[in-house]
Amino acid sequence: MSKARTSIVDIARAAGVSKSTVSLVLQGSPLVNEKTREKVSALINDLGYVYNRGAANLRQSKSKIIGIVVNDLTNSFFAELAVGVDMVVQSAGYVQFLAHSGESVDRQRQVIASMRENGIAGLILSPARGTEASDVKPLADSGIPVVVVVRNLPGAKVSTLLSDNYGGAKSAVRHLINLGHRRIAFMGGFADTAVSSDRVRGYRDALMEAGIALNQNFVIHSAPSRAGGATAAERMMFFDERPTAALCFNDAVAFGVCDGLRSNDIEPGKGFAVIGFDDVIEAKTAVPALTTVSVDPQGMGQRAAQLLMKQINAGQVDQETLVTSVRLVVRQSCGAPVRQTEELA
Amino acid sequence: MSKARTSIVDIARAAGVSKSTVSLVLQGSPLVNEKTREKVSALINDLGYVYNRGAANLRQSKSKIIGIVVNDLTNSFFAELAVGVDMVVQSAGYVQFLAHSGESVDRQRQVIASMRENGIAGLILSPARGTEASDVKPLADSGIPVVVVVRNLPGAKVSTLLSDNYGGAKSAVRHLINLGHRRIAFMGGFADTAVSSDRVRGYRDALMEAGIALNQNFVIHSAPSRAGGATAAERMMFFDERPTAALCFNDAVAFGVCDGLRSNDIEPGKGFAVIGFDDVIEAKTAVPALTTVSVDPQGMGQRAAQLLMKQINAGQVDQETLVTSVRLVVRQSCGAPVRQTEELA
DNA sequence: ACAGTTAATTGGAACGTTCCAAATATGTCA
DNA sequence: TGACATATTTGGAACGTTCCAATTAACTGT
Repeated sequence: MSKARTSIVDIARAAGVSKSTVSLVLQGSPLVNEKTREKVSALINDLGYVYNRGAANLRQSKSKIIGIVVNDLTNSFFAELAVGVDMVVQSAGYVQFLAHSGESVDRQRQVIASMRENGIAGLILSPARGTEASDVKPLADSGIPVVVVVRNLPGAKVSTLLSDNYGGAKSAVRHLINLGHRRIAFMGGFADTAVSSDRVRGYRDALMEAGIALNQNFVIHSAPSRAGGATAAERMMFFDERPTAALCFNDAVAFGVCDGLRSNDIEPGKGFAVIGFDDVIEAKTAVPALTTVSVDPQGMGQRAAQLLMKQINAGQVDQETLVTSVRLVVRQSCGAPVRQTEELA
Repeated sequence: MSKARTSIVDIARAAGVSKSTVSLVLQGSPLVNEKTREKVSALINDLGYVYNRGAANLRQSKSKIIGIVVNDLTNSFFAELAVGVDMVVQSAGYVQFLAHSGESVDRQRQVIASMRENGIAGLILSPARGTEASDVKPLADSGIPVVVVVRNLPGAKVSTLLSDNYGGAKSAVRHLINLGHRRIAFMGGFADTAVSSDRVRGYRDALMEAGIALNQNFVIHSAPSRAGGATAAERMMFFDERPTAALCFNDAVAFGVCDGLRSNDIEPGKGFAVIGFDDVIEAKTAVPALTTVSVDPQGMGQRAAQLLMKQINAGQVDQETLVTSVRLVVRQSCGAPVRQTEELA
């Protein structure tokens, strides 16, 4: 019942055919006679045979595993991204091999190495902070397609899928300006990431466009988490001239900012307008519902996976950079009167 | 640079030794001479050799992969569980192969099959609703250890790690009773899961213990999500005699209930006491901070992984059932005056 | 210099597949 | 019936490792 794995030749022996025939059956080849197929299939079931994909890969050296490593599984943005990837990967007959680096480059190196050893056909990577182009170079060099998502990796010869951070931030700030706000803050996120600097740039340009002078203090960095948002909001309370609205680095920060406002008896959406970034699932159901720049992580995962699949099938690693468009979803937290949606290029 | 994978024999040829020696080097055997080791190691780097674990497994038929499949990655409880598992799995030199079933038994069957084909050394499973014992039987039969977590799987010959749902619910309700509440509801969750029925049982017994008659209407089932919580709260609003407090199926539901209360101008923690279950990260930072039964998903993941590792190393599949203890974390949402913690067995 | 150890190294035979060329069976036509 | 085409089936040689038994090299002490 346990012990020795039953193999293709065990089946062959039992069915009185050759192992080649069994192999043919396994692959659903049309070459094999209907009767033999039935007999073999029955035996496969009865003997509890399980296909050894490792052995198969050994011979044909192309596996059906795609790897995905994310920097923070705990953040539901990435969890959803992974789910999106999983959808297309599964339906293409591949299986997903998900790992998380916990924002550590070392760990990331480890898991990538391990994935390589296990023969992945391609990799989707949301890099940990501080990842170097050299971390993915060996992959790309040995012809394994890599798609980098969410954060970019300058210098790496790989495809990249980013969201339109600049445009999204810009349109969010424009919206706030249209609503009459003049003192607008940017809250949360670390200054040293490309994602953050792109969003801040969009924020600045929107202000400039409207002829509003930039107040340097209004860019308040913090950890990109709910807790970070709360502390950022607390810090803002000490300003002589407080902002009346904020664009937040992401939704987690935005929720934290709401928490911080409430602790100071300010109701988000009434006394202060809050806009997030990402549109995680909770954004819709929170109270007040969060106005946010929708990135659709699941869709992004799907696109990334499609891009990867294309390259795997084409058998070549391209270096293509896609920017996915992004749209502002207006809900209650910005105090806008009506529910509307603004499309972006 | 790409094309043919360089193998152990390529290295051997280049170094002027036999493939056996290279293999020895790879395994860090003390049998090999220091000078040869160096030469070989250098070549391994230079030629960009990557170890083929598939081939190795083929020979020694014990892999270093452990599989984990969760029913909903999007729920941060499970994401954290996975992170916990990952921690111990990594440090044991194994790698994790995470998949999510999206609460579909079919998908779950697929991914489990796929993992089997890829030769996992063990499996951690948080089963999708409706999973049968027969779904894991073949695994267990072929000697692959399986640890079922979170939900139990009656009849399956596998180890199980559950949290003390009964005790946790009981102590939460006791707390509400001590606070003076008499009309207490149980909100959220589907009636047909063991987890739900255990919690409801704890809720009932606590009421009974206090001599409070059970009002059947006060058990309001709904989807175990934020949205589900909101609708449950809305439904409650139509009661003639409304509850003054609720134990919720999980934290997501609890947040939803808070949303629903607010839409009806009731402030959670003031006009109505809310207790959740799970203690997800957001529970601490939410406003009001959520009183909840802390399950520590990450710790649970770690314990599950340890249990699995033990079985893998022992080379036998036990059938052990562990119940992890659980503690009530009192925060603001139940309206308790002081911040305190109650330990449970 | 020789036997006796100990230290390093090494061929092959597995492991469970796939793939190819070749063999065999089956059918068709005149 | 013989010759050909077509439908099935089949041995073996890979694939990249590990493991074992066996070989060779390098030291001992006398």
